[in-house]
Amino acid sequence: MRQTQSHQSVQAALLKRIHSGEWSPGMFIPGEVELALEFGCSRTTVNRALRQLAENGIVERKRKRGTRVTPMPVARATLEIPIIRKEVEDRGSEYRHSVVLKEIKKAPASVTARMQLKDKKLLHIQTLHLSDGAPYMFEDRWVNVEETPGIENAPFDEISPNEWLVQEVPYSDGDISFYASSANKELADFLEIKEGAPLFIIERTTRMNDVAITSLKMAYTEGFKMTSKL
Amino acid sequence: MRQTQSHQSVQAALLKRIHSGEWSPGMFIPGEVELALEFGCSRTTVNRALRQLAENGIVERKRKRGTRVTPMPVARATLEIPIIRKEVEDRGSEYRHSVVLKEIKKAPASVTARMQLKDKKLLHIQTLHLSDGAPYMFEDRWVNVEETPGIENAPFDEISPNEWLVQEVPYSDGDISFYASSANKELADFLEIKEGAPLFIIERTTRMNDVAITSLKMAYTEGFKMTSKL
DNA sequence: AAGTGGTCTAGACCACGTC
DNA sequence: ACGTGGTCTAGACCACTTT
Repeated sequence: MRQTQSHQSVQAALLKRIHSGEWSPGMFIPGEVELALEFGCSRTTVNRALRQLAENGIVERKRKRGTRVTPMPVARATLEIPIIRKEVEDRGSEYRHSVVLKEIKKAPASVTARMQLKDKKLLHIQTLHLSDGAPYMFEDRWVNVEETPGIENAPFDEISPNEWLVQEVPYSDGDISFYASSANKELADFLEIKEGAPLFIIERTTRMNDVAITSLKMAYTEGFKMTSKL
Repeated sequence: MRQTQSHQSVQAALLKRIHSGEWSPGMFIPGEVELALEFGCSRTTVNRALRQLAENGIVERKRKRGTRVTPMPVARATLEIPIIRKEVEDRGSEYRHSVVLKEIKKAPASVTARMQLKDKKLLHIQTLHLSDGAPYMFEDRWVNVEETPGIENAPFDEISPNEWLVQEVPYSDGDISFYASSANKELADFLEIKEGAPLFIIERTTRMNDVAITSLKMAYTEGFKMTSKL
């Protein structure tokens, strides 16, 4: 019996049994104490290995019932949504942006619904992001000014609203969604594509303690691809 | 000084300092021992709190240098990609599917490149998935038959290839990507939409120990939206 | 060489959910 | 009531990286 098993070795050993079919989906596996004995390590170590597997959706754990291999595994992909500038520069292209509209006004219903801020005047900013001089993404953003001190004087010709907000305004949570849509006339003009061309849309709202900070819609030109590991 | 602080309380306290600006992006924060003293708990507990923050990209840690608040926070969203049937049924719709093509042949270059299986004959399956009788998603899949024993006799009129594979064939890793595209004639016919309509595409390849198992392209009709928390 | 995070251990108590 | 996971502790040693 080996000593000083790392939680990673234990996790690997457990994974092997699952992948080999020794433990099949829906099956209950031995308890922590038993596994600790078998692997010759402390229960703490087994616990950590199992906890990580549970976080990855490989197993399900419940007190008193025990641990079982997830019956219907749900694939999970962790997407990293970088700052636009980094996204462009990491591909070796030159990044530029241009603020095409900046106004303070009441937001339309679709936006107030998402942000749950009725009848407030919000800062509305539209930004075109360019990669090597070519239109890359169009950003339509609404900002809750009360929660973002200093935004009035932010130098948006030097730093994009995207980047400024990420650096200056912390958020606690939010939601994000992805879908496909076709370009209307306005977007087509900005992005220099044909009307009706397919766009990849990301909508995102961020909040700080349940108060909406900003909500935005990003329209990516065709050719954009978001990739991740499973 | 309180005793028995849970790692969650500690994590919440640390987050509060970061969100309040007391610790700003790029700033190094006290070491584990110091924090343990301050919070009146063991270093193990502080370690776990900080480890989780690091996993979420809130802080960066390096031995000897210490821990600092991530200078340029990268938003992370964990997407859950469910089985199509569940996806449809969870919305309260009735699910059906229909296999429209099943053949064994050499895959085109684009597929062999993704799967890194040259000159092998692969199983090619096309499935149309329906929600309440209306076309919902078209799936174009290639399967490495050698790695999926039993697939020849799988009852694909009862269970979709998607679901069969998830249940029967484990995978260790894979990659996934998302983009927008417009419907060609064939897809438009299957999905009963106009040619050129925007589609949400998911491409996915899964592997077991670096051997490709299956690679597929899923085309969702307009209206599909993928949502997640930040 | 030294400081910081990374991990392991043995034992303990607690909390939840099933029986 | 009881069994299982969830967590905490105190101390120890290790590994990496910078000085």
